Amino acid sequence: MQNSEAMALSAALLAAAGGLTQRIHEGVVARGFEGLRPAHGFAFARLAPDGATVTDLAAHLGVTKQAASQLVDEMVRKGYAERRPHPDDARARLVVLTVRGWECTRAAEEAAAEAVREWGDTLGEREVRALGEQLLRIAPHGSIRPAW
Amino acid sequence: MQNSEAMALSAALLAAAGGLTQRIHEGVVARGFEGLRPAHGFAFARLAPDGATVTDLAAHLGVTKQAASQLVDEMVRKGYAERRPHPDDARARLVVLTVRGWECTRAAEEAAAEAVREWGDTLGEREVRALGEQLLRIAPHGSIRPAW
DNA sequence: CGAGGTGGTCAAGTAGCTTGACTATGTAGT
DNA sequence: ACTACATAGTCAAGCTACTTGACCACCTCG
Repeated sequence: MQNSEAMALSAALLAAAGGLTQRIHEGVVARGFEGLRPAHGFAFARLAPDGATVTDLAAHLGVTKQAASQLVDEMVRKGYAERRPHPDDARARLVVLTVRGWECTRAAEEAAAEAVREWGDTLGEREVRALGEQLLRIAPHGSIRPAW
Repeated sequence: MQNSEAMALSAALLAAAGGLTQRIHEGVVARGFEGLRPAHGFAFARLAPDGATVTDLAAHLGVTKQAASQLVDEMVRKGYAERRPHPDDARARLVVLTVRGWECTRAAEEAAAEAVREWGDTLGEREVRALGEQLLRIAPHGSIRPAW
């Protein structure tokens, strides 16, 4: 495979990722959740299961804890998350999603599903599944956010 | 397909795109081209064929022309591009890559090819080709940079 | 040739990060 | 049990890559 082909493949991957991100963002806005940027999505993903500390969130987002704290401030101010005392550590605070935060998470999932469904119309559902598996195998482990 | 699966697929796509971007960036740095951020790559891609005006570049990057001009300033200062008078329009200036700019473009291609070759080791070259075609079909047309 | 559109720059402001310094709390060593 | 160090979080200040607004030079079309 030639270098130019690799570049074309790379461009396609980045364009697909960018397009998907935009689709999800638009879908979230359309469902009434405003004041959020795509970057918040990665925070939601980390907070969704059981909450997380600011430091933990910072590590998974690849930013300083000050930046993560600022992001949490914003999410709290807009009603998507809240800070609760940490059960096991008096220094730490557990950041958890509010009801509205969970609703927003579902909205993002719906928007993603909508985009993926359209891919199914184009490629066929079988191919989309295969695509997902292949992407999983080439994606680096542990990285949450794209960071460019 | 359930919403949670769509979300997993989305995460895989974004992770793959982020990983690739980082790989290319590291490869470019390793080949001796410093002071560049991934965002510059999209500018290189637009300038490579025949050069472009600042306004044109801005449109394709999805930023204001002031921001694009600033990006060009930086590339000029670091020796990757230069502004030449536009042959057909005395208002405009044609931004073209320097020799070093072309070398850097080749370095990025090599780095991308290296990453794609590893995908070939994992998935098989046939699958990688199919992946590229599928991504092309689901990627929105005309968008250059991810913009999140 | 005059009116409006377009290419580019200068200037000022903003958002989202950074580094640095600090307090409070947890943890390990002797 | 006390000391020493590590860790969670915040406050403050600074930086950088953008933005909006204003402006000039030059095209284009009536």
